[in-house]
Amino acid sequence: MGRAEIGVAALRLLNIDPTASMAQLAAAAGVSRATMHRHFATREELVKHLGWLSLRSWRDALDAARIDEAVDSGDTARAREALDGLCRELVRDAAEYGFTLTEHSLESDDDIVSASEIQAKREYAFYVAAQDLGVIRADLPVPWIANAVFGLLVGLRRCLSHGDIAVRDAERLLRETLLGGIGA
Amino acid sequence: MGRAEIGVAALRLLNIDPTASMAQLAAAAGVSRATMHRHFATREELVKHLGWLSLRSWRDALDAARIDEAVDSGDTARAREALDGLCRELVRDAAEYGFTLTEHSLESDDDIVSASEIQAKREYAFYVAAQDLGVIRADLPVPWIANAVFGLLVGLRRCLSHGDIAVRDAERLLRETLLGGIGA
DNA sequence: AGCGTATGAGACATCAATGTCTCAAATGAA
DNA sequence: TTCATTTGAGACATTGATGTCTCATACGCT
Repeated sequence: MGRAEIGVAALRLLNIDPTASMAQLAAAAGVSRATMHRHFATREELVKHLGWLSLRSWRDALDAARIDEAVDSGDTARAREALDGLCRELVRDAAEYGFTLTEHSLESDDDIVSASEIQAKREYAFYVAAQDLGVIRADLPVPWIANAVFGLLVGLRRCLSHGDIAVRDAERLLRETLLGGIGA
Repeated sequence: MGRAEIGVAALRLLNIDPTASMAQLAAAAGVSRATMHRHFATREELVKHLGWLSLRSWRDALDAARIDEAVDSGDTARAREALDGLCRELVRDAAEYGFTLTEHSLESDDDIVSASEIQAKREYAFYVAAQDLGVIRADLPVPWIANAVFGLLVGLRRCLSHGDIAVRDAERLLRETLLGGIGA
């Protein structure tokens, strides 16, 4: 049981119960409180660590979707593909790091916040390009687009945890709703 | 300073800082801790009270949008109007009771949860009717529709609190994105 | 003024979680 | 086996918020 595995185990429980105590998280990881504190001196440190993992996973999603290449190429079809890929990757990301989406303490951490703002700008750049290429509406503020995606991920996560939809449908629902809305 | 006003003042601060302590909430209400506790014996009671207010406000939104009449009428135009009205009312609701959207403790309160499930069914019924009337896509699971709306409200709230969009644009952004998506 | 109620200030006890520490046992490599 | 490292169990102190209580004061009403 290394630091990494303990972190993952804690993450799993936090996804279910975001208020779990260190004792509960230690138990979930199959480790004593003492060992837990040896790896993560404070709960804050643990949550922050997971926040960084989440940021990295988000970055990986942007990478996997090849949004930068899509921006550079200036090709509509590639932008469309990238947007599809982004939906796929973000669904995976949200499923894995769901609790970070609504964890208030992360939003009051300057390091995390500034890092996530930097990354958001990268995503913004993609949306701007997608607007220019006619893939997404140009009359919507880019921050709203990003937050709409974010919000839909939150909704998706709720559906999944309530058993309202199947995991395999998640990506399609996000993609179709995001792109085309729910209007008939 | 009655119970109601203190509750509203507390709500305002909680919308900004969901982790505010009773002392901070009392200060925000311009009242001593003692008085605070006279009106709300525990923090849990306060939060629960706000949860009920939020439920009531949500119900008012459903009322104001006349979704039941739209269901009964079986009229497409009315359903469309109701959906528009729902967007308008929910934006107002989310702005006022925003913090309840992501407050974890409310989700583990059986009374609140069961009451909100009942109300959700009412909203579901409207979405089903709207699907039948061809106002919204019939191939999307209704719970997903409801959670997509919910999620977009969360995103909207973030935009507003970050100053990314203007309040007056909120309703339009929600309505257009919800109905037509972000696709060009 | 006189009375009843509500309030503020602050002391106080409680509580749950947190973080620290120690020691004995387990583990694992040489 | 031997030695070094890691772990678990549990005691312990700390902390921050919570909730209770008292009493003097302020306010509103008659």
